[in-house]
Amino acid sequence: MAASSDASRRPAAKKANAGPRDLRNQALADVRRQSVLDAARSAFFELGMEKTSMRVIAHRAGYTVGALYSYFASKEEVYAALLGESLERLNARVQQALHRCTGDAERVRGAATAFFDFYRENPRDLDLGFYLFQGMSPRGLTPALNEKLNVRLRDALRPIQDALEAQGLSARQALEEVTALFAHTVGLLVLSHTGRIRMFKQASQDLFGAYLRQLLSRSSRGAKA
Amino acid sequence: MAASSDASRRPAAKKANAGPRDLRNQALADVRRQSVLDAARSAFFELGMEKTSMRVIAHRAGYTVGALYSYFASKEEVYAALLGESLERLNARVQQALHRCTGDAERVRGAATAFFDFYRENPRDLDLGFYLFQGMSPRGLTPALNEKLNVRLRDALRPIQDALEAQGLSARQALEEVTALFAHTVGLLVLSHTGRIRMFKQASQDLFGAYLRQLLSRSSRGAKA
Amino acid sequence: MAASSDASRRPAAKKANAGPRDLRNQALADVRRQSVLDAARSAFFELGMEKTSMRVIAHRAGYTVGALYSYFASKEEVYAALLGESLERLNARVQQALHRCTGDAERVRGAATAFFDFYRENPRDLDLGFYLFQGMSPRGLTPALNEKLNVRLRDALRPIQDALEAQGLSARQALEEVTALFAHTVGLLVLSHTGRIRMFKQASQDLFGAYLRQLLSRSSRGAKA
Amino acid sequence: MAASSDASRRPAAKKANAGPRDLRNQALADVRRQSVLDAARSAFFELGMEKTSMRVIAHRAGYTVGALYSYFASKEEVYAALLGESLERLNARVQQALHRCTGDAERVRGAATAFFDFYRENPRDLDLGFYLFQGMSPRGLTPALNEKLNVRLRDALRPIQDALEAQGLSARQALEEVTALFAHTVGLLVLSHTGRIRMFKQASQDLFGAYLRQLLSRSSRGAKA
DNA sequence: CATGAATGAGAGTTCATTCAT
DNA sequence: GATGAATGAACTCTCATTCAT
Repeated sequence: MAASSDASRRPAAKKANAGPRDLRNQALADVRRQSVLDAARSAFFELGMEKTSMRVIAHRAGYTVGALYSYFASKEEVYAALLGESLERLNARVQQALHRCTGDAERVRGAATAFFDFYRENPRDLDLGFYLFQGMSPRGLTPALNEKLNVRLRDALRPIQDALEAQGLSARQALEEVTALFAHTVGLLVLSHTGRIRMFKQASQDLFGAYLRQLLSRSSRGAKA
Repeated sequence: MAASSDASRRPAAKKANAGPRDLRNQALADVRRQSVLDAARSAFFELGMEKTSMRVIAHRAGYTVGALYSYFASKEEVYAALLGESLERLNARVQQALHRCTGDAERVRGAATAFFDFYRENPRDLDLGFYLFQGMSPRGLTPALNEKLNVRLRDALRPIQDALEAQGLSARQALEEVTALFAHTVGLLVLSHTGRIRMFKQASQDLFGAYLRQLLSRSSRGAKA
Repeated sequence: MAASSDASRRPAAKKANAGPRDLRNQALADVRRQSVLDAARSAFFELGMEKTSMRVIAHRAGYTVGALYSYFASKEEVYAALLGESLERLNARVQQALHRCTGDAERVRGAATAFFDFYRENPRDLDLGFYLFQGMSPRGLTPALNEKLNVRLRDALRPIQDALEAQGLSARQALEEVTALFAHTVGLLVLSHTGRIRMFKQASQDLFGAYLRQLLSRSSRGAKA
Repeated sequence: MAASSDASRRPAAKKANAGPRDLRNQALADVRRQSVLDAARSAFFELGMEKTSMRVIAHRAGYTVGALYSYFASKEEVYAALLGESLERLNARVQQALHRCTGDAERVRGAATAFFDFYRENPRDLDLGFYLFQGMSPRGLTPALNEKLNVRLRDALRPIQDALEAQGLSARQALEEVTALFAHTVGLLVLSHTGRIRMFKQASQDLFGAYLRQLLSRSSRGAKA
């Protein structure tokens, strides 16, 4: 729905009206596109953003450089796809956590912890999200695509917001709290990954737990008020 | 005590056993080194990390590219120096704020706000601190230097920690709170600069204020308890 | 008599000994070949030589890249075909102009003006003719094909030559004059399209008119002598 | 006075206030820049525009690719320099011819023939002039530089224009005639180099001579009238 | 006939770094 | 100390062409 304004480029994925042969070809294409994406992810997770060139990706995927451009119109489209995937995994994780939670407070804790843990366990996924605002140029990350990605990020936080409202917080309060929680999470993780937080000999997990406790205490109080 | 583990490299600054002539030369060298640093900072603040090449720095400083290597052994050493400077400015700002504060609670608020504002007003200084974990390679940021920089960062937070203790928090509590505060601050700023926080239609300053209020409420309660 | 010296290559068009089914297929193929050509022309006229890649042509024609090679053995064969077409249009235009002319002088003027106007109004057709000597490599423009194209170009000039002879010029004189006229035309147009002629603040049409007047004055004098 | 808007790029040539050492360095630099230019010219004359890449130029000049960019900011700057040189040679040739001519008619013939011969003998110089309007992009050929080159082209034609006026033609007539002459010249040469003129079994030189005779006849008549 | 994936070479350009002078 | 030329590897991206299916 977004991305390629240049119609002469191959699209990321086709859709309807396909015969059985088309379907097989399309499936094959998707597999290959995915394998490129896998190579890109592994390279990026291992080498980091700067060192991951199209050459490296191609080599890891077993392709020539030019072949990559059959699947992605630019390097940035690769990263956008990677981020898209990452956000899907994040959402899945959050949803999965919600299934195990019943009460509102528990839902807040469950979703928030899933969110935090996802990025704690996969630090590069955090980088992924931050690259896009730093170095990205026009092609590959259209405003539309950017918006789409933003929406998925917000989706991951939505359950927390809902649960807070369910606890009795006003819409405004819930929004404020979820934003603050997001910021706190990001801050802890960035510091943790940077190595800056070890400086205080503190585990980010403990700090997150403490913040969460305060949040829940506030929200339950808010419910009573 | 810091920097160059490779003794054959040009040092960042010379020291002892110098005659008057050496001293004058040394002073000159320092001035010039500083002018390079100024050029680097201006370039980096203006163009960002990626676009700031040694060529650009040299040009802005009125030097040739090669000349830079008389003062800095690598590009990364330049950035390390830049970060060092940045941390000094941060400390100065915090100290300055403390001079205007009397009560403990006021000291917490004053120092924390100075800290927050410094990075809010100078987003690039934040980048500076985080670049080092992203793209930097071994040379230029030795563990020793890294430690030294960490210490200065910690120095900027120390007054807050002290004021919290003065309010009655235990050493352990104060450390936890200041770390959490630091994380919250960074999280808010990163999200704000990324544009990811506008998504929630929230101003980072308001959120910071709210967090600070909660912190002070906790710490005053802690004092009474 | 023309084109493919390499018999294993796909021919530009098939001919003899075809059954009714072959005929229909052949007709279809010709239509499709033509549609590729249309796409190529539109792309080339719009984007120019450099920007018109096989990819672009294929996309505009609604084909895949590989499919183009069913109809044309190389990019250059496409251009050769394009040039061929262009020359046909040129001839048609000249012939059409002649229908409206009666006297010999009028025929000279009419044909020459048609020639000039054709290229003035369609600058890309001029480019087409000149690309072939500049960048083209062996394949695609065989000497035989080149000769064939030259003949069609000459055909477009022939009526002028004939009319000059009819006015009384010797065969040799007529040939000289028509060649000079051709050169003058091309020179004016090239300069005009380059923007180099605006430098003299002169319109190419005025200059063409002046040249034509002189030519007719010469030829009528030649007739009397 | 034109070209490099990006001040961090090295200029084409420096000027004043130079010590003896600077002078020698500058001389050396000029020699080297010239040698790059020579390589570029030879490559271009031999291989044509399309096949002459920066790599080829570098290789012929005995440099690495990157080294070229010490002397020229882009490929197009190389071509602009080449064209500049070419126009200087053209002007020199025309001036030299004028020294040997006394009467006005003779001056017209001498200058015009020098112009014609220059491009006849060096066909690639003609290509050079036409490349710049075809494929050139923003960098390297600024409007200012383009104007400067245009002026030099015009300078080469000016003596002819002056001589025509001296023969008695009005300024307007002289301008028209010189423009037409220029067009005729270019047309003959383009056709000749393309091989399109051999088709008429005519030598471009004869045709040029004929045109010149007519021009002189017109201008002498114009003088009498 | 048509597909579309893949090749492989090549394009222009940038970069941190080195080193003889 | 400073120059500035030079390196050499790296970068993203484009292209005409091929070929198994």
